[in-house]
Amino acid sequence: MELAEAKQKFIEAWGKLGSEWGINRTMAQVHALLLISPEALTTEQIMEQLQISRGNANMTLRDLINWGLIEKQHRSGERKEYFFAEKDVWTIARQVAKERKRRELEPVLKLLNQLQEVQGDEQDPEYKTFKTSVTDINKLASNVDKTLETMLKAEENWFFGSIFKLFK
Amino acid sequence: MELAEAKQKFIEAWGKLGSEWGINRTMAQVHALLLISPEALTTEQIMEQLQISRGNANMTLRDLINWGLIEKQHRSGERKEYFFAEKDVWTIARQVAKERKRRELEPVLKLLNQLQEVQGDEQDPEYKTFKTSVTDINKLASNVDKTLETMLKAEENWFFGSIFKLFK
DNA sequence: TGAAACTTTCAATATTTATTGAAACATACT
DNA sequence: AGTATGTTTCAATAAATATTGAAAGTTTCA
Repeated sequence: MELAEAKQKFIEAWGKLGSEWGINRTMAQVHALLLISPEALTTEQIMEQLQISRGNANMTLRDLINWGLIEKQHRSGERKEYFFAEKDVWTIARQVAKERKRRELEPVLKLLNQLQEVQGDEQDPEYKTFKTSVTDINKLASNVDKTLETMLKAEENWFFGSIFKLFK
Repeated sequence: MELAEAKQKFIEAWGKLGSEWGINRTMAQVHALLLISPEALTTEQIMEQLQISRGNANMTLRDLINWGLIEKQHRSGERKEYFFAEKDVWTIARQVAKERKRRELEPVLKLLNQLQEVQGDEQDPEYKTFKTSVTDINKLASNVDKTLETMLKAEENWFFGSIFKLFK
């Protein structure tokens, strides 16, 4: 396969995967583009390569910065802004995990804790089932939360080294 | 908090979480409803509780069955179909992991393997960066895949017991 | 067989989400 | 101060997704 074709396919696949996981397709594609680019790119270049508008490019780049996945670069003597992506995939994975944990898991955990305090009749099957489900989900979610917490601190080698000894 | 209010909040939160992770909101809500219901419910009851149409309810229930999250129940002497959800959250988590792995992770892995065979000039920075990124992502994705594979086979206690010893 | 009870399908419609593009804003330079 | 170069905003629009509801399909049983 030619490089140009491979790039195209990679960007498409990354976009599709992103959208299946609740991440804007364009955002995933811009990320993919910067990830495989050896040089930092300007907004213009990104617009051209992905055929998107200036507004879209600008918003998407800002979102990616907020996710901690890309950074702005300034070059002396130039006014244009360049963008480049963190290239270490373990760092990227941790960054995504960190953001989604904060944005999505933590609010749910907070609610689950509140819901566990629901009042009701211990004899009522509706009440019992509700309480059991909420408690069980809460336990699982707390475990996931703790596991992510540890992952965020871990070095890649340590992480997979250990995981693999365990999961042989 | 009253049971009725708590139920409502749980269903809403589950729907929101689902949609943030690329799962249809209604599907997540129907699942939540069945999860906290001690009895199997009919299509009518689900339509009423969630204020959705018959068509929507029918399609959503079929999807949930395809995900392996709920089952049909037939009662002798009745023609109506009842639906109930698997209640063990570890089983649910595994089921979801299994389906998403199959539907989303595996196709991407297949593509990444192809993309690693891209032809090009080793001196070309474009080529080198592309190849490095794809190789690294492939490694990470394979590791995730293997980890999920192991998780699918694991008992909850074993899984978290081991994970926690590791992640102390 | 016929008709009641229930389920499924899918074109039309509504809702949600993403994208555009032009105007407003900002900055640096003459 | 004026203008050239670049960035940001956001109302309007387009595209993608989800939902409805009525018609067609299926099953059961008198």
